[in-house]
Order: sequence, then C-alpha cells, then structure tokens
Amino acid sequence: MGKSTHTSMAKNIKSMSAIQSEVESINRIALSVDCVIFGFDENKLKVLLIRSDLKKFQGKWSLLGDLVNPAEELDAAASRILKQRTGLDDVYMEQVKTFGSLNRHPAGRVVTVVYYSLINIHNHKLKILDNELHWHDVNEIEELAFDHKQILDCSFQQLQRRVQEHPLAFSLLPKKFSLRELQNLYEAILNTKMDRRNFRKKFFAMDFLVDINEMEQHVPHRPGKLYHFNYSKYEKRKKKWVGIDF
Amino acid sequence: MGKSTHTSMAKNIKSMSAIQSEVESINRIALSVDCVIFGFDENKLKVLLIRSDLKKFQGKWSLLGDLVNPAEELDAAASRILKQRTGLDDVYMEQVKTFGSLNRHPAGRVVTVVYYSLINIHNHKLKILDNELHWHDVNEIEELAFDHKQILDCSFQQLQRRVQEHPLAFSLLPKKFSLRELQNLYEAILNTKMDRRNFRKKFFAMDFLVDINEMEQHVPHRPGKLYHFNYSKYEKRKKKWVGIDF
DNA sequence: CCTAATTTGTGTATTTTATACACATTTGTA
DNA sequence: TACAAATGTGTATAAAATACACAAATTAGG
Repeated sequence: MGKSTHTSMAKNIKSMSAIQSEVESINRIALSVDCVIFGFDENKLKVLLIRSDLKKFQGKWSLLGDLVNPAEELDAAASRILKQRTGLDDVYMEQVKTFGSLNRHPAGRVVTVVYYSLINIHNHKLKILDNELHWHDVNEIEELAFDHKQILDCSFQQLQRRVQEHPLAFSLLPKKFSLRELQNLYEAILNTKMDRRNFRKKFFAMDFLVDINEMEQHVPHRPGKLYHFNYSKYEKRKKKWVGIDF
Repeated sequence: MGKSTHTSMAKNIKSMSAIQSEVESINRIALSVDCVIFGFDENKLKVLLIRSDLKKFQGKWSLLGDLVNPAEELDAAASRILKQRTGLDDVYMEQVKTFGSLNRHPAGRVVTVVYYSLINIHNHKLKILDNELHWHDVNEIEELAFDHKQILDCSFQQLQRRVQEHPLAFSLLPKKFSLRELQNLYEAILNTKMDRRNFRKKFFAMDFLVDINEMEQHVPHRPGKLYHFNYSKYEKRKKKWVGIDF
C-alpha cells in the first residue's frame, strides 16, 4: 500500500510533471478537465481528493483532473477521469464552470473545465489510500492545491442550488434508502436542519418514492421502511416553474 | 455602409479565416470565447448576431466570438469582444458553459467558453448594419452557424432561471423605467403573462424600486410613474433560499 | 370642448403552500 | 423486562400566491 499502488492504478493518467512539460513545450493554452466527485457517508458530504505531486503544492490535496486529449470530447474526458479513479460508469455528472486564470497552474496557462459528479460512495471498488486518494468532508476543507478550493466552493454551491430544483441527490444514496437517510443527505448538502414530519410530507406528496416493502435491518431502534426513487415518474412531471423569487 | 464598415469596425477581431489557419497550423485544442449579447426592444428579447464569414456557413448568422489570447483572462476576452462590438464597458456578464464537441468548428478543434451579457439596447452607439450585425428576436431564431443555436438555447435557459432568482433583468432596461416596461420585460424573458396587480405588489414588497417622481412622457394614455432600481439595497438583502422544490 | 380609447393605480377574498408541533409504536440492548 | 432511540402519523396556524374590478389620467379625434 502507498505510493506504488497509487502509481499503478493511475497508469493511464498523465502525471502532473507530464502536464508540466507538455504545457511548457508550447506557448499556448492547454485544456484540462477537473472532476469534483461528491459522495455521502456517515451523514457527511464528502469529496474525493488526491495528493498533488507538484513540488509547489507538496502535501496539498487536489481535485482529480487531467489534460483533455485533442480528439476527446469534454464530457468524455470527465468520464474517463471518473472511470479511472472510481471504476464507475454511468454516473450523474454535470459541467460546472471553466476556470482560466493566467496563473492558476504553475506550469503555464492551463484552462480547466470543471465537472461535478455524484456517486454512491460504497459502490466504487477501488482502494482508497489514505495518504494519496481520500474522501474528505466538504465542510472541513480549508486549503487545496491550485485554485481547487475556489473550484470546490463553486461546485458545492452549484450542487446546493441544483438539489433544490431537481432530485439529483438520490445519486448519492444506495438504491434502497430510508427517509431518515434521505433527510440526512439533504441536511448535509444544504447545511440545515429540517422538520422530520414536513420533510416526509413533502416527499410523499411528490409521489416519486416507491415503497419496496422492506425495512432497515439491525438498527438499534424501530426500523424504517426502505424506498426506491422513481426517476421515470419524475421525468414525466418535471415542473416548469415560472415565478420571481429574489 | 456594408461590408467595409463592418471590417474596419472589427479591425481588432481576428477574422474567421485567421482562426482557421491558426487552428490548422498546430494539431491542438484552440480556445475561444463566444458572447450571447441580449437586449430588450419593442417588448421582445433580442440577441446580437453577426454574419458568419465562413463558406460553410455562408449567409448564416452567428454569435460574436474570438480566440482567447494566451495571456488573456477568459472574462477579459469576453469583455473585449463586447467592447469591440458594442462599445460598452461595465456590463452584466456571466459565464454559461463551455462547448467542445469535436466537430463544432470546421477549422478544427475549437473549444469555446460561452458568456451571456445583458445590455440596454439603446445605450450602444455603434451602427447596426442590417446585413452584417443585427439584433434578432430570440424567439424567432431557427438556425445559426456552428453549434450556436444550441449555445443560444442553453444561454437563454440559463437567463430564464437566473432572472427568477436575481434581479438581473434591470440591466436590460434604461435607468428610468415604468412598471409596465418591467413587466413586459419579465413576460418576454419568461414567455408568460402575469397579473398586473400581483406583479406590482410583488416588486413593491421587495422594496428595491425607487420612485423618482417622474412620469412617462407622450404616451397616449394615463402616464405611469418612473422608477430606478436600487442595487445596493438588493445586495444587502440577498435571500438564502433553502427549500426543496422539484 | 367633449367623447372614446387606452392604460395606470389600487385592495380584498380565496386558495395554496409552508411551518410548528406531540405521542404512541417498534426495535435492540443491558 | 425496562430503557434508549428512532419511526410513523395529523392538525392548526402563518405566509405566500392567485384571482379579480373600478375609478382616474392622459391622448386622439371629431
């Protein structure tokens, strides 16, 4: 365990020094993709980070990213990074914003297109190496390499807005979940407390939750019912909200 | 008037053929910025378009864009394009999304960062040349060069979402405006009709409109009061909305 | 100068949505 | 068997959104 495992796992990902020489060799704009990979565990919103291998950021954590290949779609580059790091395909993913400050990368001008994705943290099979690749509490991150703290903040804010308008959050949960888990998730993302009865009322009224007639197991209290989320029902009913609400 | 005027006005903007050779000369990703410039006139939402000078898109209209210089911030590139085309500085502008399909540009791989901006259509002093640079009704655009229709649709949707959460729309109006103009603007952007009394009630309750004790002039009906929008008051009171509303 | 046409300015009643709040039930554990 | 902990449930109140009508100010036209 340790650096060597990490290196072999990342064999298809260009190292930071490779990026550096590639950037320096020509005086032009390089394009990269960075992925903000969110997960949910122990009632905390998490983000997957890797140790930077640039001297300038020694010891600092950074987002997962790579240069975009000249013949590669942007979305495909993001999917590739996600697949390489988590083994997961078919994941919710959304472009957030493009960051291009002149001095954001020490190797030269690297403009980066940022995506966030939402995964079920228990689905990915790759080994987390505490010292190289690690899930961090979003709310406890103080500093990151490059401008990645700013990128994370921006992505987190976009996530907060989005989950209030679309049922994305389910991507962070297992297929079967209890209402308590669902509420904990919303509370973690929005950093707020909600009334349990009103929360249940709201979600049942939406009628997108499917009672699968199973109960939580081995909980030290009265077990809750488990549900699925019915995406297709939601797709049919998407709301076209028109109002003004500053 | 005609092509020559347009060419001289655009002397600092690289022509499409310049982009083409620049892109072909190296087998790498080129980066551009495209601006979706919205205006409001005759109760219609408008967008500023220019004739494409690529053979492939002969006669087609396109958004205003240019390559990003290697030492230029993205936002600065967008401001530069806007300044060159409208003479306007200090305009509301927001990054929308980055488009990078492999074949979106016939000259090769050009990834483009899209901004939209909102201007008061009567402020810009540059001559509109009907055949080269023209304001088009957003709702009547059927086809554009490149993937610009898709870009426009995406930007318009983002505008529709944003104006429901923040008072951006005022950037499209003159400094003094009547409530009717304000309502017409919202109806044009959101493509809906609203109740006049409830609209007024809503905006007065927000308390961001300043009665400037002037009236409309030369209208063939009872004149309405004119208002300013108080941005600083809004900034102090921005809402932190927390709820779930699919 | 009068009338018609047009749009402004204004308040209330109703419906819908959001919020606040308490107790009996089920399970695991000691 | 009792305790700890979380589930499941309904109602009353407050806040917000919606529906709706008439008098007043102005211009245009005879």
